[in-house]
Amino acid sequence: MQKISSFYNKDHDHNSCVSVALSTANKICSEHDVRFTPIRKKILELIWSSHEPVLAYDLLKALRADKSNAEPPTVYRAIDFLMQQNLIHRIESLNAYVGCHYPERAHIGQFLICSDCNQFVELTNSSIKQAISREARKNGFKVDRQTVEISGLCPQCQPGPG
Amino acid sequence: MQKISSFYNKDHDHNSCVSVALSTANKICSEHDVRFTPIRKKILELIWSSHEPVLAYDLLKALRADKSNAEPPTVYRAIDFLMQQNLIHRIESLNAYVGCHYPERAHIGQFLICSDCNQFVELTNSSIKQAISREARKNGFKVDRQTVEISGLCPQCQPGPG
DNA sequence: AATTAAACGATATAATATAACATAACTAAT
DNA sequence: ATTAGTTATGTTATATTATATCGTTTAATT
Repeated sequence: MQKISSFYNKDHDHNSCVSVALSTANKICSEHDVRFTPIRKKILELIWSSHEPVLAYDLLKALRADKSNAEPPTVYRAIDFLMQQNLIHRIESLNAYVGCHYPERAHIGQFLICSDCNQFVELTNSSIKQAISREARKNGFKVDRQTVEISGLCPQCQPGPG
Repeated sequence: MQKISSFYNKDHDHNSCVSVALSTANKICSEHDVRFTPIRKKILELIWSSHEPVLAYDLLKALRADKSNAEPPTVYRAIDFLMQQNLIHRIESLNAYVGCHYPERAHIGQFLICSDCNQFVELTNSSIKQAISREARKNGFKVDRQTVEISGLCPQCQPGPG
């Protein structure tokens, strides 16, 4: 799985990125002994093909190009499946979905999301994670899920120095 | 403003907590030269009166005890206002709202939220904030808003040692 | 082929949120 | 006090996001 590590090289080789994601997904589903059906594959492909977090109903519209009779539950079922397999993340602050860049390790998704162009970066920063864990422990709290979504401006969308 | 600092003492003196929040809000609105109208006050009071994050439509139901003709925009307008004044936070992962414990300082809301009883704690931990800021800087990202929502089990809801 | 479980189709509806425009209440200046 | 301007609220309609339910199809297992 290719890492998309910054806002600068995001367009680089995106097609190959998608196909790598799909074959990784295929492998993971085999290992987990779950079915990577055409619908699930199509939804994952649509999500990975976007540079921005994708809304469920936009997935539905796109899916209807193939399956004109598709309805919301079809999309939400695929989303639920892909989240269970750690193949996508939900961005809570946008009600939108993104491909997971590290599906093979269980992890927290941490996101930088540009409020101007909507492009995003997924992080897996251990000092953020540890700071959160430490604070939770201090409160006697047993962590299950961490939502870390940082909204702001990516380098390209910040006002220039002129 | 009273700090609710852990899951253990939450029920302690809750009524006074609400009234302190309301008078603080009153003061802040005066300072900001904005109107703390009866509807806004009522919505803030309803939010503070709950030990759990409150849904907009639950606020609507409650508001209708007073104003039987209230409609969704009334609630959402009050919510928007209260968020602008830093008097409440939105919990993105629940589509719900909580009173802000530190309305007088601009800050990030960081939340521990129990998935069993829904009770929550607001944190303002600087090492979490700094870890996030550092990582953002590394990516050339200008942070505007941080959403940090930690879901799990509070001390009371964890399985006991017996 | 028959059985079972999982996935999908299809319809309906719930839950969350906003657009648009009319009216009312408040504010400031005359 | 009156007027004009602004802010807040009332009201209706509708957009957006998500799920419940039940029937049918598909795939895997026997």
